Amino acid sequence: MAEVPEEPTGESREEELVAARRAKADAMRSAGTDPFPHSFENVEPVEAVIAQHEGLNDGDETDSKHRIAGRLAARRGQGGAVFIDMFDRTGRIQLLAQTDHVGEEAFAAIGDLDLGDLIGVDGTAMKTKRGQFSLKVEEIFLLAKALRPPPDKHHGLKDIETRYRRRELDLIASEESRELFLTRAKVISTIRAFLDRDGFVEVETPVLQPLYGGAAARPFTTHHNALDRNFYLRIATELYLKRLIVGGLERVYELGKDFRNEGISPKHNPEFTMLEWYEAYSDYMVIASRLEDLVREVSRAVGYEGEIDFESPWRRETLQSSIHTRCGIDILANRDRDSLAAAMKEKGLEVPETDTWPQLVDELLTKHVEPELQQPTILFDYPVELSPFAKSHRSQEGLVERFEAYAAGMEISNAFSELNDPDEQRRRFEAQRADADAGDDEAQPYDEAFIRALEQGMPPTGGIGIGIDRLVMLLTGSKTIREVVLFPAMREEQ
RNA sequence: GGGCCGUUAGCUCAAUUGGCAGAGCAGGGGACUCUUAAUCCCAAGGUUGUAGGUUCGAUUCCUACACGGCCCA
Repeated sequence: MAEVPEEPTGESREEELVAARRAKADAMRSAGTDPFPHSFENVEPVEAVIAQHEGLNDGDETDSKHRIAGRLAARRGQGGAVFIDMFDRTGRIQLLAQTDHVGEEAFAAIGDLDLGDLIGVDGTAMKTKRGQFSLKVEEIFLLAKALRPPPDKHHGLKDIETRYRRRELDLIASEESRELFLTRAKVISTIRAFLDRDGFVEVETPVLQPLYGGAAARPFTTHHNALDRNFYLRIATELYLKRLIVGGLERVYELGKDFRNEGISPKHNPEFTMLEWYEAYSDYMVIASRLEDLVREVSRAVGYEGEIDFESPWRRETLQSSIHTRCGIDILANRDRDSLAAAMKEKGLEVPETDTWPQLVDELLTKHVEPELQQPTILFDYPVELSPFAKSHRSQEGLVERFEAYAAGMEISNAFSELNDPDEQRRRFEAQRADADAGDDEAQPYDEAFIRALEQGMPPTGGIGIGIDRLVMLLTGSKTIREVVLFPAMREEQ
């Protein structure tokens, strides 16, 4: 081959755009201006500036000076004038720069700004003849050069994959996305305020645990070099929090990440945010009403106006009746595997051959009940086989005092009267060990440290876990958890 | 894990019974002092996800793979 091929130009177009922007930054440096200055003090939120001038009439100009900062979103040149749209976290505002007012040199510099640049502005409040509130520019400062172009100014960023992988672009392009994550933050701060007000203590327990437990899930495993031992990333905070109840903290909560090494779906991210709280001298009924109060308060705080009714008392059913109503099958009258399987077949339902009795109950619940629970519903009283940490029911043999709360066809919460009898807890662990030996890889490992803590004496206690990502999904009408997690787990980008 | 759908310019999208891949926005040059998806003129921008196959010719048809989405397990 005589010809030497040109250099590959795979990203040439984008690199050209970057080069043009970098050249502008370099030109500024040559002229003695830093395209990445250190600070810009005394900035007002755009929302506040707009709010101060609601009474202006079309064409009014004022002497009211304001300093704002944000990202340059759009520009409309008009000869000796230019209109610029910029936005900060609180809102979007139009700037009007006129060559007569700022001078030719500054006007030319404004012309060199690119969409996406971070700018600071000093200007005066005005309303255009067409009635658009604006800031009349005195001076514009480049606060940071954007070397890469932003997403389309009108269509935004539509590609779902890019929105998740490069969330910063999504946040730049989409006010809805920014609002969603501000709502998420509001949910979390409201929860903290609610629990703090009711005398709960926020605590932090280990994320790296010698033994995992508190939920039916497979863990992530990691290794500590100095100790030369393996740790698990927690799948729940439950067992440590109950040890704090033993210790006398009486009301504790933890809000943080749990990790479950399982499939990814619209309802599952491998790391997710969980709230757990435990309160001494109470039981699952007390917990249920506090859950209703909390969710109602949170929905009000974020201004929820969707289809789900968080104001009324939640529907309450037993697990048994919820299945009986929808499938015509009484799980407690069919207390063994073969009997329940026969009842399901009689109703024409599919029966997975290898499923155990608890798995069949879970199948009925997941497939036939859960999707029906659109309005907030609490299902009470679960079979003991499904609930190794819940206290036996005070009046019903074979059941435990446990409830799960559902809304929009999704489990959002799981709560118990906590099992505090150490000998009973030991028997439950032994049953789990038998399940594990039989091949159940979600069975609870035997936790001697937890048993020993219970032997110290734990007061009667109610406790709960709430999936915060799912709660945010409900409150924002999001169909997938990836919409409410800033950086959802993805396969490696190729 | 299985099925279906998608992947084209920086962004948003077209197009082809298999025959030189097109727009808008953004970017470059120019005009314009009340625009707001501003407008107008000029020029430029592509390994059509990756690797193979069929074909005179593949972005289009076939196979595998990658990533994503939806549904099922």
